[in-house]
Amino acid sequence: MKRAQSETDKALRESQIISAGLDEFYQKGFAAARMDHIGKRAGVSKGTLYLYFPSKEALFEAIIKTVAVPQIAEIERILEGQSAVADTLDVLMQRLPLILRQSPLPKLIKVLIGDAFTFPELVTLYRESVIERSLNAVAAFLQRGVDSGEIQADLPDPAMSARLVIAPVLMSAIWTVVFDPIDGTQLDLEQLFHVHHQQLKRALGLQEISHD
Amino acid sequence: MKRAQSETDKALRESQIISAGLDEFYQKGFAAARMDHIGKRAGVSKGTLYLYFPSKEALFEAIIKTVAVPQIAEIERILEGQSAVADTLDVLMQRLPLILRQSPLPKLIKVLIGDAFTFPELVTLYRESVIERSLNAVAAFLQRGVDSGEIQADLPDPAMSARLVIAPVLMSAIWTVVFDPIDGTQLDLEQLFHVHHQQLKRALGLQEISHD
Amino acid sequence: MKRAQSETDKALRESQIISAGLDEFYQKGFAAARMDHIGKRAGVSKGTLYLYFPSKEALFEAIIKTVAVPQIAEIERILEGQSAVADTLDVLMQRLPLILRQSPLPKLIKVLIGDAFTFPELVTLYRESVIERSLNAVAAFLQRGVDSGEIQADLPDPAMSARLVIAPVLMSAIWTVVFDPIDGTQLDLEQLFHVHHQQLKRALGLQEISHD
Amino acid sequence: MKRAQSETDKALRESQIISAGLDEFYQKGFAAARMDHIGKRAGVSKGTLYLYFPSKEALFEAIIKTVAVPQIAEIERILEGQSAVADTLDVLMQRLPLILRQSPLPKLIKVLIGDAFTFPELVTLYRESVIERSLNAVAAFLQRGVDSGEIQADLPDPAMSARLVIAPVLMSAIWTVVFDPIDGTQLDLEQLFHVHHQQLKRALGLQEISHD
DNA sequence: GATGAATGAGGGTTCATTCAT
DNA sequence: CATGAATGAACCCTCATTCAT
Repeated sequence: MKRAQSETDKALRESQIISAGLDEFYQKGFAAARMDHIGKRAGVSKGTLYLYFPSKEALFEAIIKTVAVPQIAEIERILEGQSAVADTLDVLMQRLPLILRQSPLPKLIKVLIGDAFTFPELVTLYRESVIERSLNAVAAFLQRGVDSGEIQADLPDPAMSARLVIAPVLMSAIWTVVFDPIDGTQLDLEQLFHVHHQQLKRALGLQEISHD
Repeated sequence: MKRAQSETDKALRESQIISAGLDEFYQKGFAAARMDHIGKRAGVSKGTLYLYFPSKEALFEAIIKTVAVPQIAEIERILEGQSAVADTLDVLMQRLPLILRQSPLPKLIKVLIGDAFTFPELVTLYRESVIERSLNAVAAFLQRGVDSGEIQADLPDPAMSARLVIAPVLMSAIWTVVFDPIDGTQLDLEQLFHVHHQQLKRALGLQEISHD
Repeated sequence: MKRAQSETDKALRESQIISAGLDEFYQKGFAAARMDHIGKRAGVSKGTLYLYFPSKEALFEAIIKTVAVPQIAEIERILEGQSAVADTLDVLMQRLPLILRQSPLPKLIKVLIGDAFTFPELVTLYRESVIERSLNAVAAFLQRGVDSGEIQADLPDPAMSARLVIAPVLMSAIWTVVFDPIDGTQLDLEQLFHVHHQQLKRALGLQEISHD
Repeated sequence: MKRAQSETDKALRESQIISAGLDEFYQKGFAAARMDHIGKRAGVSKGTLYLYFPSKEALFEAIIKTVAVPQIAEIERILEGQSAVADTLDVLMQRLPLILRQSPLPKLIKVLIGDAFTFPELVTLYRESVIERSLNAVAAFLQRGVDSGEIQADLPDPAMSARLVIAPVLMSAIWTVVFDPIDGTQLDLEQLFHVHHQQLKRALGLQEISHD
């Protein structure tokens, strides 16, 4: 492999390793993942990995931290906009299939579930920085709809309702990274979130407000 | 350990080993699980495990098969009853928290997700014998409601709607076996399914039919 | 290898490993010594070593501690007897060649010198429990000769004189475990200690006391 | 690091590396010594070492050969002078503490003992070019004293007597490079060789000849 | 000439599996 | 039947050596 001399080169190499590591951990789990396989996936030798990360564990942690934290921003941005609630929900439900397919988060979820008890502090980190933030953003969004009158249904517990909004996302994530690859199927995410959207609108009693 | 002479003794011993194995695999994942730990949990020696299962892999498979298949019966029974759809949904939503807490299925899900690619045929088995059966049962139940007029909403895709009914179950399962044990929290399942129930009724346009 | 079931069997196996380990560490030094070689020397597999010692380092420490401490007793016994000083010196000088040839201490000294800075606390232990004890015993013996008048030379510093009595022992030890094995020579220990004896008697002004 | 262009620059760089190597080998032994540490001690990079020495082993050999051979000259010079034997012994015993402290030989001895069997030919070289030469010089010196009548004691085996003269030197060497650095003590070499001197004079029956 | 990133053989340690007791 | 001592394949990690820059 060419040598990474500059800082940019090194950062690139590091991100290649992280990406290769995520794939290997996703396929095998932490314990069964092999450092030389990660090297092969990243196009470097086993020894090179140790120039970038001091141990398998450190690489694992770096992966979780690198991948998890930045990914949630888009969803927050959508939800925290000030458009009409119905429009925001439109956008969210339309974007989720793509986000689920393109983001590394579903793979990360699979990895974290599998090795949860080996890295509990990473689970906590993930919960706080990804899940709770998402749930809070959804709950706040729902509250905004209630306050503005756009949501007419009685929502006694917006935090729980937020969980119910999110539940199909978790299910889809697991489905796409666990069941689909194994059985060669492909869950129709567009259809799923279309139906979810319809049912949500009824469940929330969502009033479409005319845009003019 | 005393010797298991009779067939019943042996069956008992076997189920102890399976239970111990599930706990160990749940805590560690397949690769990091240790046979001597499983032995210790089951109160037998490492060697004894091999009198009952020819290998770690065989034990793992036996666990999945033993635990997965029988567990789904109750839900099917509830859904396939002929009571009013609203009543059946009442029962289901009321029973789910208990089922989630008492059944070994949530642990099993965690294990299967973690080691999915090591045992793809088990994932397929689980999908077919647990998940698809549940989804089919729910879809059939929803269809019954549509057919009887109890469900008034337009349900263009009952299979997808079934997924949305089930999604909070998967989420709860993962929550209770992954996040709660690690963070010492406890998701309020009763409240979650209460809200889910409320929102479902609105989403489905469920008509309560008087029982007389 | 046959299995060591009883405690005696295990103690025997352990001492075989210690002996094999001493040989390997003596030949290679700590860092270059290989666990599988130690196993081969002891007639067991590499894995078996770890049933008896948790690590290479622990084995090394066990060897030093097991071998070093008990070995010094005979010399102390000779020196602390109450025979005439001249007679005691006779016995000591006569016995030293045999002790040097039969005891594992010379090998141990070689090992400790080579890996001194890797295991400084073992060097301290060895110094205190072997070397200082020997020096003290010799110094006390010399003082006894001075007090009784058998030693007529002026001994201003018995501790230093003790070092000079011992110096040929250290030299011989190193010679027999380093130079002789490599060059196929054999230092004539009897002759060396005979000459040492003669010179010591003159240096100390030793008076032979008639035994009757 | 600046480039070494001239031959003198290169010789200087080489001797820095040798000095750094001796320190590292002395601290760690051959196997545990690390090339990058040697580089750091010498103020050059790992790669530069290979511009001067083709391998770790070659560096080790160069160190032994460079350091060992020239160091013995002073002792030979003292012993081969034609002064009175007593005076020569005075000078020798007075100089030895300083020589032991300043020369790199004690460190070298420690290194050679530790890795003796990895480099047997170096041990042989060292024995022949340092130890035997010293012993021969001392033996010849003693013979001169016997022949001139200055040594009045019966010395049946001057070669063995030479070993006894040298033994405290070896002991001191090991003491100063092994025990003293570890335990923070400092052997009083002046006192040791003062006592050695006194005892030797008695043991040899040395006649002081007036200088006039 | 000098550097240090990259390589990969080597060795300590673990643990599933075997089998003598 | 049950045990746990013994085995050795497998894998993480180190570091001497190479060579692109």
